[in-house]
Amino acid sequence: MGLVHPELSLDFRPTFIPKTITNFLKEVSLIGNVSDKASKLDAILKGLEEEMKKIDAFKRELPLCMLLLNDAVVALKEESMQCIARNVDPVLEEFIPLKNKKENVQSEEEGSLITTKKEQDSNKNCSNYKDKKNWMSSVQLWNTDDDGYCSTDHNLDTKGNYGDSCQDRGGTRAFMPFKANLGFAVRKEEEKVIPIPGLSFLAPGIKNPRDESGSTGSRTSCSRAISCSETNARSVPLAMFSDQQQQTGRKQRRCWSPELHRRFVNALQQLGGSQVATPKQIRELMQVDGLTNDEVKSHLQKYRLHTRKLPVTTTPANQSAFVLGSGHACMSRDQYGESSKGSSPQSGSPQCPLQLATNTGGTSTTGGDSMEDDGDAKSECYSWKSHSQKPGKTDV
DNA sequence: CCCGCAATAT
DNA sequence: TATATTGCGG
Repeated sequence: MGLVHPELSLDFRPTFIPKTITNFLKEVSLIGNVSDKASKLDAILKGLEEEMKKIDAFKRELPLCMLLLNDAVVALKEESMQCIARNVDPVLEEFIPLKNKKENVQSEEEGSLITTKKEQDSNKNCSNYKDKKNWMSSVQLWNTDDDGYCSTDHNLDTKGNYGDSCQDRGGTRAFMPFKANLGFAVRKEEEKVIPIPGLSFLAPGIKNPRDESGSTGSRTSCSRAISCSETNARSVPLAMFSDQQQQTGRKQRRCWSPELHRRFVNALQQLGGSQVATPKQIRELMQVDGLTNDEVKSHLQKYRLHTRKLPVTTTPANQSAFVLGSGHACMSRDQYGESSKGSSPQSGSPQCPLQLATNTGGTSTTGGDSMEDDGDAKSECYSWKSHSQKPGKTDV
């Protein structure tokens, strides 16, 4: 297992893989003897694959490693194929290594790369496979850069999860932990997640002038640029985003991550229930930077609707508030509705009992994944379905 | 200005 | 279809 060709260990360990691989490929390309090339490639490939197996167990903690390895493997496989192919039927060239290199260099692009990962082992047509991959990456690059559109549309169609393009892709992405985790930014006070100045970690949310002035007059405006998934992370000029959005006219959909929703609910409780709490109050209690009254209002509207709908099935008083994520939140009017108001609207303590998941762990930090309430805390948008839509919709 | 509801957009 | 945004009256 631990055996790797000297070259491999030497080349790969110390430095950044991309470069090394590139170098390696160059070297290999200089070799005239085809079988020699093949064997060399093979050797490295083997080593890489073995490492990959080892890492596999930790892929959650070492997503980037996986990616790099995977990428390397794909690249080498590709080269290997080419090598063989060339031998038989001289056609392709080594533009491939170049491509690979490029990809590697931007290993930040997990989003697209991941696709690759899924089928890495498949013995399918490496060529096609590869091409596809490349194609995808490039497309994505352009898309993002050019569009600056946050690929909202795409995601939308794909997943049906509008707002959060970022999160969607996030499943795999390992960079931009800040946003991934919360889906929203909290004002410095309690935060463990520090907002990046100048950037708006806030979920894609762009506001119209209207919102700004109207809803949140005093908001500590953090410029809200949109952070789009990978694209953004890379290096897209913020200007583009704002422009685009402004032009679009319509605001980006705000994604209510579970944490965000929890905050919301928490505020609601403090205010005495959804029926009495007002958007502004809620927003203030939530202390979420960038959140507007309109957004809260909207969410509240939805919330009320859902809570109203609930059959109040003699909800066991203890249904611990909300269980998000896979757990599904339980919305019981009794709990958050007027009734709770009487019990104890601790409006005095702005501190939220709920802890913000700081766990960057999911992505890069070790250990992090303490999933409790967060359950899968995939940092996806909060899903109302869980509670509202219960079996047997007799209504209507 | 703020709130809530309804229409509309994605 | 579900959910977020916008419009509008109170």
